[in-house]
Amino acid sequence: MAEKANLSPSSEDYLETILELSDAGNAVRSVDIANHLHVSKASVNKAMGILRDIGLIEQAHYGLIHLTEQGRFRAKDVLQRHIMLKRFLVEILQINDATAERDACRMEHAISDETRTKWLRWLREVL
Amino acid sequence: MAEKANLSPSSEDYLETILELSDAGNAVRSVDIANHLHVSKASVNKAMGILRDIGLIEQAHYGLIHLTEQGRFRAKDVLQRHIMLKRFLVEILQINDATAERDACRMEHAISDETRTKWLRWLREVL
DNA sequence: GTAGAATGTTAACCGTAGTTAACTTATGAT
DNA sequence: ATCATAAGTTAACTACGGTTAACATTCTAC
Repeated sequence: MAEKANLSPSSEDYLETILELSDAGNAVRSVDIANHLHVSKASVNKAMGILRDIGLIEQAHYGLIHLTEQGRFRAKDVLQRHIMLKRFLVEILQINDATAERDACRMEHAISDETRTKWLRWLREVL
Repeated sequence: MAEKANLSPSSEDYLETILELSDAGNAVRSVDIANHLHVSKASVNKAMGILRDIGLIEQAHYGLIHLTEQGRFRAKDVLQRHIMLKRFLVEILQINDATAERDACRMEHAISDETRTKWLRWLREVL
């Protein structure tokens, strides 16, 4: 039973990045992820090993990176939290874009499912 | 020039715990911190070494732990974020106490000064 | 088709933050 | 005062997540 394994903040960041790059229509290469997250290719390589082991991505040796169905689901989850938090910061608290982006990036790893759900509902009411 | 050195989430947790235990009127022992944070005494010992090195606590060999003025300031900063976030979660989003506590514990390390300030101001307006 | 550039992989390393186990020091009850 | 227990320290280890450097593979331009 594929339980929702806990991902580290780092793994969540990688997943989210892969989704963003995929959605932009590009095939996803390690080097793109490295540039996006400002880490080395070697770090990406290690992280992809982890995501591959838990079945969230597929990548042939020297090949491109693809989210599995599971992986896409988890990535969307992270991205949705990010977008929600940034909207809150920018539209409710009126934080400037760059700071909101930075804070959302860090907060997105910290909130529970319950909090995300209720926060989303609340935002829909007040905006 | 004592700049506001960046603290790791872990260090912030230790500082916050020391403040909470001090404020409860107790002299702070390593073992109390260990129990509060559910970590080993050895972990506390290492962490205290770090906080001592950057001048946020004082502790004689085998002695009790005291916040320095700097340390108390930083600890209050963390605790204030925690309290604010928990109030938001409980009173605005109506998250249950236990979940709110857990989430606040993680979010408190993620928000910038600007966000904290504006969030606090916003809370004062709406509550 | 091949050479050079770009990309991917691997190995060895670092710092952080935790652990357990063995030890030292302090405390408190008799 | 002493001795058992509680508390603090230290050492050796683990896992994670990053790094650089060297190497392997793939791509691309000619």
